[in-house]
Amino acid sequence: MPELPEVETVRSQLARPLAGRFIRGVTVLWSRTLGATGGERFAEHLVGARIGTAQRHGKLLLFPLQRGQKDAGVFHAHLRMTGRFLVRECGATTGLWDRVLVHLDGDEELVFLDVRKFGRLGIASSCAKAIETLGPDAWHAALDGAALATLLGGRRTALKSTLLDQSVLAGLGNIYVDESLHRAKLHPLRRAGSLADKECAKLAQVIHHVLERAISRSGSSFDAFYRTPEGKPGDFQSEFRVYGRHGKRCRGCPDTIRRAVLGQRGTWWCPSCQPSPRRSEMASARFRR
DNA sequence: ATTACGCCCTGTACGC
DNA sequence: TGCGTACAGGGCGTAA
Repeated sequence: MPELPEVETVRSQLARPLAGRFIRGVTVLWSRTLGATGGERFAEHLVGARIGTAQRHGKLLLFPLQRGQKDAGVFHAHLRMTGRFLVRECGATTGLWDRVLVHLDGDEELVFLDVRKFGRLGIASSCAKAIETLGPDAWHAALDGAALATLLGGRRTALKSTLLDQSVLAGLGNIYVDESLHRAKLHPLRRAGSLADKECAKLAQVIHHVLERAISRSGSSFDAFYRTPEGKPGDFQSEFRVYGRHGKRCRGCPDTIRRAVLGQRGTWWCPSCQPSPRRSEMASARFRR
């Protein structure tokens, strides 16, 4: 599912084709994609504006707008499970899953398509406003061991659940959390606040490495849903060590990858590489099934 | 404060 | 073949 590496891939592929383009109109094909904003306000905010350089914070895409020389807010997009963007010529046949069309100058349109309709587009007065409820970006260079220790310090929730909490740290989803925890040799049920400085340093380094690596391979595709704006699948799934590998052999030892449910999420780990925490370092949350 | 659960959705995988 | 059902999951609202 689109997490930070997939969203970063989308951002980098959209930035160039969109920068400097004027918005001529908006067509809403599924109104709930606009959520509380509503199609009318969304169109009002966009039409006549010029798009700046696409930004990203966590899993949120940000498209700054300008009118004349003045900043005119942003529109933002969250892909959730199956949201996608592509740019195509105007007048092309509307796809079954097209939800919102943003008509650009030069006879092209930015298409937001989304099979499961969970994705959301919206507007905000500024990038800062749009991301105010989010924690720091997980790929930001400033996320070192000390910064991570500050974010996790004192928290009694399970490490995995804490890393999935976008208000703590923005960008990681189910895949990259499980992949990072395996590489850092940390059990998902560790109490977040129980990590030693050394463990935080390792985890921060691993998160950066995994994200960097996944971005370099355009993210992960393991079903028909995630495709880049250029229409290609990502490649990082071939480097998965735990995600979806239930019953298969660990890539780091002879043990077998396990699966359980933690906080309503499928969770994969290696019981040898990621040993169960001592009672004093265990969160109160439990695996299910 | 923390955790659970339902909701939003639809394609896919499975059982019979 | 073809139907019915469970399941996947990010974020949010609400309940316990």
